[in-house]
Amino acid sequence: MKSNNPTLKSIASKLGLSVSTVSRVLNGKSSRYRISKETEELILKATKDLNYMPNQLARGLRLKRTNTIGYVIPDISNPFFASIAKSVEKSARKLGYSILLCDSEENTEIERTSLQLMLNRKVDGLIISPVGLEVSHLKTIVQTNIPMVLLDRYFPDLNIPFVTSDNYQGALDAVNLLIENGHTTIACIQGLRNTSPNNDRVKGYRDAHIRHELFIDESLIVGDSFGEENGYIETKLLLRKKIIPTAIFSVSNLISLGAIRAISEEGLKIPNDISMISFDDQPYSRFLATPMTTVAQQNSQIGQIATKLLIDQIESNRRIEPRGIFLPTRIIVRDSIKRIFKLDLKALG
Amino acid sequence: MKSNNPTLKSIASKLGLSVSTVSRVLNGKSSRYRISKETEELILKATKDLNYMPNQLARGLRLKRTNTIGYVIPDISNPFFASIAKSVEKSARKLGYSILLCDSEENTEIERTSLQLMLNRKVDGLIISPVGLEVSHLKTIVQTNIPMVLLDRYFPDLNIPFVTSDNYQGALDAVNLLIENGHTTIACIQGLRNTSPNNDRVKGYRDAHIRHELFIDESLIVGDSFGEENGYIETKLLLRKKIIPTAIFSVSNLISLGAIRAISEEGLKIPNDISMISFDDQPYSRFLATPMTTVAQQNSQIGQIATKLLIDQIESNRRIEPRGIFLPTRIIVRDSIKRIFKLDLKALG
DNA sequence: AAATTTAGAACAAACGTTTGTGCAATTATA
DNA sequence: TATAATTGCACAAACGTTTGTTCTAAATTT
Repeated sequence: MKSNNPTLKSIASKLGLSVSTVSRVLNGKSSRYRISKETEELILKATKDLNYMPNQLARGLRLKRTNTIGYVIPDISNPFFASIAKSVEKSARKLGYSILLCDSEENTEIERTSLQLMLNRKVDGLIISPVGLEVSHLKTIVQTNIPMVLLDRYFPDLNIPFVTSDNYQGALDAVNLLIENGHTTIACIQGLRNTSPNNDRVKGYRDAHIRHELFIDESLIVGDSFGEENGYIETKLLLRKKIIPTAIFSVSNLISLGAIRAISEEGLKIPNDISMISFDDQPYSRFLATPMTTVAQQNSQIGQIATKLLIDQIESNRRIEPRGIFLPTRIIVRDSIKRIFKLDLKALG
Repeated sequence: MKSNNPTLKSIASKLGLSVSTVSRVLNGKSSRYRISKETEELILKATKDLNYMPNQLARGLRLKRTNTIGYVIPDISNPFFASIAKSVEKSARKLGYSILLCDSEENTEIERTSLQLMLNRKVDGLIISPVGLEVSHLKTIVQTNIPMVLLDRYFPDLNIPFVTSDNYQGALDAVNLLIENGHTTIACIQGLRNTSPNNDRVKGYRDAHIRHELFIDESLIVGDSFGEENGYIETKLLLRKKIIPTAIFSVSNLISLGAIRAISEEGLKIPNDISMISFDDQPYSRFLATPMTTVAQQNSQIGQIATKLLIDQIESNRRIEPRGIFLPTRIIVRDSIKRIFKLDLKALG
């Protein structure tokens, strides 16, 4: 099955030289080891002719360096992660690294085994967008001293560098916008609980209320996943409540899609019947039935920074100080928020 | 930097045994090589305690098998490819393989070097969604005898198994639907020319016309990329023509997004002013300003079948007959096609 | 002419596995 | 009791690199 590629040995014997000489020439160490110009050219020509390509397995084994980085992601089909994956792969490639990819399916157990797999394959470093609920397996990996950076989701009490959006500020801005447009009973559909993006966004939601001295109705903070189904179900329930919220703050793009589905099923219109603002801008956001006001993240930048941070760590061979990097978000105003008058609690009371 | 993991050697010397014995026990060959129950248990316990994990680099070097498959994709941020990537990764993982991912950015040169990289890393097989314009580098890879399968895009004259949608039939159905609704001047916005999905779809477009004895206006077949920008530009131009088409057949989801952008910029409405049908169904398709009628592909199945085909090839160690697999598409009717009366050529003539 | 330096390359170990074969001690067979 | 078979494991090569060290012959110096 396998073709027998040329190896250093085969080339060396063909030329009547030793393996080490060939290796040295190919690694540009001819002068340092006093290989004559003639043999150098001989070797260069032969390797070119035979199209020699070094076996990276053997190389990695010897060098303890594979030029490969492991990337664990909770859902590659989520366009948010897909676009980040794109920039991670691209920056890594530019710097001479390949990507070993695993999709953890938002499942800590898969994440754990995937990471183990990657360590066995001797990746030089890890970029992880962790599921974010469990941290013990990450702690043991930290102890191996392998360079790593967390992406999107982080653990405040864990000494690992991370890069993520300023989710707190983004959520604060979003909910402020809602409030400034007169909304006071605002639902928040959460993603996976106890993950950092979710926590930070919900905290932003709460603090926006506090700043405006608005009552926080805990029953309006619902949901437990970043997926579409969660958005659908929770919206269905929200629309059945005695007091229907006038606006929804949706914590992810997929949640929003589910919410839109529920809203249109109930025969309601955005923003006339209910307003909405959603985390994650997407190419299609502006073309939705009612163009969605969103809080956009800098997806490509997140991926690039994380990758460069990691590779810097790998190549400098030093542990960088494990600070987090928060990238600002940006609100893109479209048509999904209705300006309403304040005839709410006070007016009704 | 690196922690010194336990190796077969370190374990063997700790136990006063030889490396080979430890290796055989761990590979379940104790009985075959007459290792006593006691030493077996001794070794098993030690490896458990030390959390021994075999170095896959060394293993791969020795075994000439890495349990890794290379996956080259033109654009991981395109949701079509992202969803396929998800299913490829998942099926591969289930069968014990990891994915080495490269994004070729629709660039043959990057594709070429990425493939070379993967060969050097000794992947066991390749799944390629080729850019599709150049084939020479693929031919040389075929000669190495490494198992491979093409995905989405294929080369009719190349002896490589592939799996793709029945793009011809899908396009035929799509354009037929347009024609049945009374449209006779239908534009086709193409993707990357001379790639198989594009060719097959355009051929479907043509044949639908031929079957209905409709004139094919070559000036209505425009475009040259699967991206959003192409959709935007070509639609802008189409809407400036003397005779504006009554419908657009868009060959990809991104093209459609661009087309929608242009149409709305011109102040036109779908489907009242212009009808549309688009290849690729997306979660958001139903929520667009006017829910889009699409031809859906079986993304997940495409990925699964390709992966299983490849791994079967790898593990059976035989070349499978290089047949192509075409998966049927399905039209999802929504609201983007207007039924119009036949007051076209004949009526005007 | 003898001793020393230098040029040019080979040798060999190591990275961590897997696996064919060899070898001593024990047990079974004749 | 001598021989044969079996048990239980060790030895060593191989996979394809990289790299510290050594070796030989020629050139230079004394």
